Amino acid sequence: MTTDDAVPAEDDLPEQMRIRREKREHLVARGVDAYAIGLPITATIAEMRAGFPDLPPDTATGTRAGLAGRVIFARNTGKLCFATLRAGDGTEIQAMLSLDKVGADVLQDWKDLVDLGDHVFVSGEVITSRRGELSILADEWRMAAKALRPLPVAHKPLGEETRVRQRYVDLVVRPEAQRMARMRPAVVASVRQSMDRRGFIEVETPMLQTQHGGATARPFVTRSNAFDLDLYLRIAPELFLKRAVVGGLERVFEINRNFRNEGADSTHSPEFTMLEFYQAYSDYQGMATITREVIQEAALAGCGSLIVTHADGSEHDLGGVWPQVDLYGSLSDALGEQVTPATDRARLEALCAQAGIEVKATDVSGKLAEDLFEHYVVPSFTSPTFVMDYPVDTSPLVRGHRTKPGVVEKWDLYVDGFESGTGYSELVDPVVQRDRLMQQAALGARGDDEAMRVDEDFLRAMEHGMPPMGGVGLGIDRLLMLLTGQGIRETILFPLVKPERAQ
RNA sequence: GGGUCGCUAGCUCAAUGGUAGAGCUGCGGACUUUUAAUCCGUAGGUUCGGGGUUCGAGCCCCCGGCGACCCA
Repeated sequence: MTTDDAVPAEDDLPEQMRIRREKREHLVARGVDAYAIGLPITATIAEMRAGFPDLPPDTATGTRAGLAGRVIFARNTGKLCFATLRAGDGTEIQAMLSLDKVGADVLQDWKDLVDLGDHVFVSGEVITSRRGELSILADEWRMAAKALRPLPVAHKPLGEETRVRQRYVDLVVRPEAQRMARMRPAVVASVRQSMDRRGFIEVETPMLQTQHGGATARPFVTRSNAFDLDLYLRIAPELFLKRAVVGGLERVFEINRNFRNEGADSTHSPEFTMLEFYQAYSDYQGMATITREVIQEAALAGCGSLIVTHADGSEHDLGGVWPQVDLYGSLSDALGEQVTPATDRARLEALCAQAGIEVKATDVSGKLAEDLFEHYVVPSFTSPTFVMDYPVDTSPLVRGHRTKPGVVEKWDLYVDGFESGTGYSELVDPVVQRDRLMQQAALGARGDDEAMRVDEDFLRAMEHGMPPMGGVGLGIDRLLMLLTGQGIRETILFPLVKPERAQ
């Protein structure tokens, strides 16, 4: 894959690029703008198609129209030229240029100057061709934007790398890319409506933070010159949203970017979009219900059905009420031996060794139980599943379970084998919270660089009285993944791609 | 972090260690109803980068880059 960042010397250009540049020069030399502005467009292609839905073949409507689109196919015959123009939304219309209508010079210009990928403007009568194709029979055409690089071949799949590196090209040639790009805002809009209907208000909290918190993850660090201060790109908005609840914004949500200084794979991106919402006086069961409803409403908005079809053709039913399984209970069943939060670490390590799970010195016991659960139980899930009641030592911001010792009121939602969201009965006792954060600080001192820090201002806010509440974090990228079956990088319009050349 | 696969013409891909090819695109020509148009002709290469083995490397070996997939 050689994409030339800097365009090489003119005579080194590949033939196709050189010729396109010459065509642009030709237009400029004639005093014609190769990137014309103010074109007298009377309708979008979609509006045209809607306005003339069912014309029989070989119809002349007598109606004139002017419209623009990107040339994606061209069929030039001697005295009659056809081109398919496509708009960004995927709608297409045919342009026809005949010798009769435009004359020899204009027709020749069209053949000489228009390439696949160019944006062109045509105006003329709305007709259908003898084959019934809705068309503009042009009596005028203008270059709207000369493309200097050739489009990839339309009917072959674009290479995977070009797809993410040059999404603008991907969007032009691959309808699925357009579909994803448009489904995402539809889903986000649906989520906003879902929250709004339930009385949640949207707030914006800092992305640049002097103290990171709300998740266990390594942050990106940046620097404020004016304040002479190191700042963190947030790993989660949680601690600020909870501050908002303390202040009386009792149902809040935020949809925004989080940044985690970690590697990327098919389910992880270093920057990703998260919905978080908090509701005073609710708990993790109430949050589970809302979460399911939000996702189901998003499926209807984005896919038109609760049964979503993935890229591989498989169908996944998101309907109904989703099962809840107990983490330690289901793990015990799978192992055939009782595992509880009280199970000693040596036994957990032995079980991990059996399963081939690597154990780091900084891993707490609860982490081992979660890893075992991921290994033994998660693959058995056949529908969206809430996993209930996590170990306390991996969940420093969650309230202890009201009846079960050693676990907290937390669920993770698994769909298609990956975690797409988490919900808590939030820890609101400032004394317990301080203890938990001190334990995290101790882990950090032992070398766990994902451990949380003690955030004194957050604790101060809690000390002013934080109402009991439920909270949820739901990955928007992952929501798109479970609706489409695509990898996370396909759900993100412009995912992070490493530079093509070595540094 | 580990493993596997891939990287060759504008695009998608071929090529036992022995002259780097095809289709589409492009360019020239023919064609007034095509729609992945068709027909004739033709051009197009730093084989991801660096090093090594060899009489000879796209292919084998080493180092590096980028991507995809799988595993922990």
